[in-house]
Amino acid sequence: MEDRELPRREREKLTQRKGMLAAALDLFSEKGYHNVSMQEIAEKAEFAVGTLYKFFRSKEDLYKALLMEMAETFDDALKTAIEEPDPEIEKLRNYVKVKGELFRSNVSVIRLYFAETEGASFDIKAGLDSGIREQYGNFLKKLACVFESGMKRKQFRRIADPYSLAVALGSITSAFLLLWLEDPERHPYPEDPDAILNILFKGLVDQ
Amino acid sequence: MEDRELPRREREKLTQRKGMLAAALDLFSEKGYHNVSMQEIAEKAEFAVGTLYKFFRSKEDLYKALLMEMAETFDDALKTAIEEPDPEIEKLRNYVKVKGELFRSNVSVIRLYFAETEGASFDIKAGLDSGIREQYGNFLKKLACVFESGMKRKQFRRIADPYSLAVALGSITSAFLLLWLEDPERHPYPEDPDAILNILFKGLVDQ
Amino acid sequence: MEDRELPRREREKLTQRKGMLAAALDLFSEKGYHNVSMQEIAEKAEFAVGTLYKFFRSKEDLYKALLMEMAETFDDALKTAIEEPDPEIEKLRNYVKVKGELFRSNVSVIRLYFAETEGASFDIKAGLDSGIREQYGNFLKKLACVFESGMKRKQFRRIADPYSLAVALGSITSAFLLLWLEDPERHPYPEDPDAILNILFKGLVDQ
Amino acid sequence: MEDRELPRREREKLTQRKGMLAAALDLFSEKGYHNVSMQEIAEKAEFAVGTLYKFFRSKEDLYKALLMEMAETFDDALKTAIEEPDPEIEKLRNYVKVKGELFRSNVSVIRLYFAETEGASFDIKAGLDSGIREQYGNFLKKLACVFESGMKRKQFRRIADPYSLAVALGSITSAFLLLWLEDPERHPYPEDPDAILNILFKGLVDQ
DNA sequence: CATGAATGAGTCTTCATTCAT
DNA sequence: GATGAATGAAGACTCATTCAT
Repeated sequence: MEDRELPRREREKLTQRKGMLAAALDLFSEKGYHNVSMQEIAEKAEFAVGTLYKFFRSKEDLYKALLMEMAETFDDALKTAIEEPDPEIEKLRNYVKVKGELFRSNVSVIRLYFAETEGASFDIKAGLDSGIREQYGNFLKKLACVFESGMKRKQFRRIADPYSLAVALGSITSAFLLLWLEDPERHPYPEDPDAILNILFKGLVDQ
Repeated sequence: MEDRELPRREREKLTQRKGMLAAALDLFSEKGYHNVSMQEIAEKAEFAVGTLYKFFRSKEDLYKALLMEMAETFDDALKTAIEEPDPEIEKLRNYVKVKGELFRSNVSVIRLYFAETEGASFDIKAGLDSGIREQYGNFLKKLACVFESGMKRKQFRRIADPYSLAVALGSITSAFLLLWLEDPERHPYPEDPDAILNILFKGLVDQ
Repeated sequence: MEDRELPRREREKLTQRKGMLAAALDLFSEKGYHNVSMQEIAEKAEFAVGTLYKFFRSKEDLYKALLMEMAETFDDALKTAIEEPDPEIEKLRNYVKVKGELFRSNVSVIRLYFAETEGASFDIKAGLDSGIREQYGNFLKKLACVFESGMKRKQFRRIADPYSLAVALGSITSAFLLLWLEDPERHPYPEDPDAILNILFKGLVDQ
Repeated sequence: MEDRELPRREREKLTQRKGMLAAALDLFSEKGYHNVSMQEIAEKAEFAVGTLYKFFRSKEDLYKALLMEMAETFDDALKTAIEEPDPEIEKLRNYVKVKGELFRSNVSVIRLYFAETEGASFDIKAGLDSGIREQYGNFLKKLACVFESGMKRKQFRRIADPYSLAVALGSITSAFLLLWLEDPERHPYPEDPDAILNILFKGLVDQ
């Protein structure tokens, strides 16, 4: 992205770093932080261990960098998704769609991201991921604003407070995607966002 | 529970086993699987390491047993919750309430349970927890039945397929409880189940 | 020495510990702290590495223990040497003799002891050996007292202050022993203490 | 000194080499051989690691070169000290004085020098320093000659064999300087050489 | 020729597991 | 049957050395 105008050496460095992070991601998401050795990562990335340590001070450091990088990507994509299309209802549809695409094209990343945002990664000393938690919290606030403005503009009924709705939408989409992850055949993620959104849109009980 | 009619020796064994699992739970949930040693567990449980190995073939075995035990407890409680009170709507209310109580009184267990059901526990080689996933899948089916029967009995409108609703309810409650876990002050889990259920009950958009 | 009345297990432990220290001493004094691996020490002592770590928290810890043990032995022997026989002149003779014997029967220890008292072992963070330095300082004071009392009792002329004489005697004996260590054939340590003591006893220059 | 008539390139090389040795000396004497990396030395000397390896085949090589250089300097100074002023007694006084100055102005070098001459440097495989030992041995012989000639010229009484006296003088001066090094306040090195020499000059015991 | 990025062997240390008492 | 001392494989990390640029 921003590698355009950098000196050659710098660009190479970035490429190497990416290769390392990619290798680490594959291994971590498959086997878990503690079941992957630096040796292994180095081999997969086709570098020597020493080189890994030139880029990351420690295994934990590498892990954190990986998480941060991913969080950034996801956060960016999802934030953009709820900023662009105009009527609030479209923003939500876009969110559901983009999140689905994000999962589909980053399958290997998901488990890690999840372990940090929804589930509980207690392997790394708690607090390391506070940045990610915070980031997710901020995103939820943004999502809540969409509900809020939709309510103000009389697009939505005020069936619950906006933040709760944001939490709900976030968790429902994640739940469906997790199901899909487990068994894509039996639990396909709906093409039509409304298949999910209707759960919120239409009230269950007659009014 | 089922220790009643067993010979004394057997009953003692069960008590010891429980002590070990309790010690392990405390440590695992606090520090994570890989940051706890068998030595530590043995000490906390006031047994010798060797004795631990008389009860559990390996550390992983102990971990799995712990998870199973917990899953059992949770599963039992939640299944009971949606079986007892009669109108479907009451079952759901009961589910939300019982799940909340379960969390409140088992805070230390939660992270572990979560890591296995909703989040991604990639610490133990994937597949070990397939039992738990299956169990949770079964529970979701039971929960879906509640929605289904409610629809059949015209208590609920058919705004989505019952299984999806089960997934949604499960994930929303978990999301709120996770929030509560993180910061009980800022994110209290509602006393009134309807505060959560309304998200499903009332449709967002006017009809 | 003090292992007499201890429970069998304790006595065994002490024996093991001694074996480890002996192995470590041999290796350290031959190859130096940094050129010896814990693996090596374990092998020489015929234990597993893990067992080594049951006795010593770290490599540094093992090294310090070794040094302390040796210092104690040396210090005890030398202190005793200058306490016992009565006329001061005899104390000095005894010191020279005992120090010689100490060296002869602890050849492998000497280099380490020296590295800490006279030479400079700056591999381990300075300060670790402050205990040893202090101990040697105390010994010098005791030795100075011998000179002092000899002077008071008119056995010695006051050719220099007692502490300086203690320093001188200490360094001269060490120098001769070091020479002997290097090449026992060419530089034998004199049987007769006076061969060394005369350097101090008789003034070089006519008075 | 001898760089005068060399081609420019050669002179430059010598300067660079000196810079490297100086950097290495600072680091080695502060932190010890094994706690200093080639990287560090290169940085301090403001060269690339590769360049270091153009000058010294290995880290050990660099260390040995450093030691040799230092030994040379010391040896030269001390040899000169006992050659110049005429009466033997003056030579000895000069030796004590020059050695003191040498220490004062080379504090950082001393530990290294000591570790090799009097103490025991067992960091580098024994034998590497045989050159230095030999050099020191030669110096002792020269110093012994001073005593010998002094005796022949009836300046000194023959209270011990000259070589022993040389050893004694060498070790005593070193011992005092080591004391001074440890705590300059409490153990000042005497301005007047005779304060030390008297220990040898005047016999302790009446004759 | 100088550079310094890359290498990977080697180190300390931990901890699951076994087995003699 | 319980114990816990002993084991040693495995992992994170360092650093001397090389070599392509």
